[in-house]
Amino acid sequence: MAGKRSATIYDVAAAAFVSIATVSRVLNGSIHVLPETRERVDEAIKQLQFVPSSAARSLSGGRRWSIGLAYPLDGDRSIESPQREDDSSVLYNDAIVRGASWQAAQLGYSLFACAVRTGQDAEAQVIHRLYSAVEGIILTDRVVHNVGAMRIAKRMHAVHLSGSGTSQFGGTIRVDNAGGISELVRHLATVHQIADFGFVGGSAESPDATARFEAFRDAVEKVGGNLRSENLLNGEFSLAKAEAALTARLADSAALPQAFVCANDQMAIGALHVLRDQGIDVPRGLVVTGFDDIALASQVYPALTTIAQPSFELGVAAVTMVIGLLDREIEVGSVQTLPTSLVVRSSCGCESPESGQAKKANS
Amino acid sequence: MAGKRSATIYDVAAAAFVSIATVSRVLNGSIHVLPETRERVDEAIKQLQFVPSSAARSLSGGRRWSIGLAYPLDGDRSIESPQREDDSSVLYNDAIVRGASWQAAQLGYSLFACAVRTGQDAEAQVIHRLYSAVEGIILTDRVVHNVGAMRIAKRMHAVHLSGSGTSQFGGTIRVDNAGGISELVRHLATVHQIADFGFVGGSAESPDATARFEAFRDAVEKVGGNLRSENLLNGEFSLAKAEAALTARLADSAALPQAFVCANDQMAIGALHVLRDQGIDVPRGLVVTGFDDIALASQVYPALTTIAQPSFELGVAAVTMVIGLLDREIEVGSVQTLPTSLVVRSSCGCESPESGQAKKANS
DNA sequence: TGCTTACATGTAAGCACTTACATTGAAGGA
DNA sequence: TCCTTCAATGTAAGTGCTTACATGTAAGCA
Repeated sequence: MAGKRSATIYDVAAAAFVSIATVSRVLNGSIHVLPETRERVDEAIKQLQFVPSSAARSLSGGRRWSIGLAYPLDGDRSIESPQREDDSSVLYNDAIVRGASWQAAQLGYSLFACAVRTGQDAEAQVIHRLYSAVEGIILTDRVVHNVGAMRIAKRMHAVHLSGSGTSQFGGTIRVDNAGGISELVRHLATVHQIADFGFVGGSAESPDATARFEAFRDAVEKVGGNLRSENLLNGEFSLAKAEAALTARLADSAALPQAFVCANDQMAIGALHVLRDQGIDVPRGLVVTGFDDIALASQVYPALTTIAQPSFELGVAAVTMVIGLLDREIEVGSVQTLPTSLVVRSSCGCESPESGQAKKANS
Repeated sequence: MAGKRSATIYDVAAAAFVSIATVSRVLNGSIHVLPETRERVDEAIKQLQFVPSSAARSLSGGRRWSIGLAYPLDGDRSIESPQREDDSSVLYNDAIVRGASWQAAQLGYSLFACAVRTGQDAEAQVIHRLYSAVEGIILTDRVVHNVGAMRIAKRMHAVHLSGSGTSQFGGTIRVDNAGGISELVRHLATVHQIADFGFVGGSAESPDATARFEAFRDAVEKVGGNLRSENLLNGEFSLAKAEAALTARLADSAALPQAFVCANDQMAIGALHVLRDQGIDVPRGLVVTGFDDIALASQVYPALTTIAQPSFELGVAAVTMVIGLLDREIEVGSVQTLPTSLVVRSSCGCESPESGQAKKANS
């Protein structure tokens, strides 16, 4: 029962009339234990409800068979109002965590996910605690930019997820922002004869936002498209901000582009709202596309053409890499880039908009 | 650097010409250290890039300041195809995890979330690993129904989340299924003059499904409503299954009810799809309601009237309870029930359907 | 039968900390 | 001046495990 000092390996040893070494062997599945002895030990373990201390285990060099994943917890939210985080971040992280958990289970590990409040004093402390419980650690982009995290990474197998830059201490896994964008632009140009482009970008500080914009600019140039500065909007990755930016743009009399490529799905959805309110038909009057392929993307009307990030696979790859690092099968400093893929739905004009809402059939 | 043996407290002590005890004192901010000495130690720490081993720390010190949360990982999915879990479970768990993480951080703890594959052999092992890393543990409904988990719960501070039944070993936190349903039914009866009800229920094995159906039946009776057996559908909590069930029902010539109350949002959304395909207007031709208030609920068209579960608060409450148990401020066996709340949107006929899509403005 | 060998188990030395207790030395009071 | 007191620091005993090495025992073989 909760509260009583829990049994140690010594208690078990005493109860089973063996030495602690034998108990340890049973615990770790050593072959050199008589079936009869093993049974006695197992019985004692059950009787005493013994659970080995991971702290002691890891101290003495034993494996913990678990890996950690640190991701940011509503960094922008005030401490006073613990509201729902905005959905993008939720869904994005969630898929990664699921992929990581899944792969960890496949490989016989457990995955501990830990939300850390970036920027708080406690941040390093939280990572320390997670660190002490695991053998390897996966750090999400925002979490990486922290001195404490870097220090951790230096002394433990770590992989940085979707970070820009290369980790010198472990591995790095990235997503091919540019590839997705250029595929999208090519699709718009060739299939839909779009030549006049607009862009709704994300916050300037985000490496992803920058990467996406630059990729977009290059891609438009490559297809010989047109990009006027008045059609370069900033929605700061937020639905509301994108709505505001587009509303302001529509108030202007300058000619609209044929398509607005948005740097994430939230902003594209915001654009959809505004355009519907203004009576502009998507995709006939104007094409809108997103990025990320969040769950909502297939549910909005018209269903959003977007670029899917392989979030689940990101998690899978990260776990595979940490464990590879652990087993010294992957060398420190390696980088892996996962492909993005164009998801064609209705908002670019490809499918009948009607099919959008009914498309997704989840169990 | 991963691989190189990192500095220990001994190295620091040697470099600073003090004993390890003094280093420990500096590390833990003891007052009994000469400023000059402290400085020397700090310098050595910086020089050696020393990071204390928290494994050793917790072994000797005791407290780990972290609590665990175990939730099910796609139990239904085949191992071969690691697809996206269906959204209900995702969003639901995610909000709980976020609430728990947030509250844990507030109270100076860390929260390790661990997805466990229910029903697998490894399940108990995973829970053990989590257990040994934390001081208290939160077990989600499906995870609880496991012998290993029960064993854990017996010897550690545990709280069962949204479980039915009472934990005798820790605490239990539940959600007021019945209250929400009866509020909803009352609303439909009094505001929308609905007397003829239909129900789309969940899997028979789920305690929540049972609780919701029974609450529904009682509530209908209380308002003097009508519930014909042919309008009792089973959608097994799944969008696709609900679509199939409703499609089959529509093929039948029997009169439809005025409203279909669904036991979760996924099924309600499925119903929406089918009804739109069949040209039946919601809410004018038929009212549809959901349960859970997942993110999608406010985004579908028409926006779904549903019953919100305080998922975030569930997480907060769970953490508060575990820590209360830990600090012996809450007694073993206590139960807490969180209220649900009716969220009125368009699908019951209250708001103009047009406003549905634009309602949600997230950052 | 005596010796090798392999297996089952025990002994004890870490692992990297925290902390109770011991020691030292200087200040302060008689 | 001697004794007390207390701050600064050191010493060493855990903390619960893993594992190299030691020991004992029975089987295999000449």
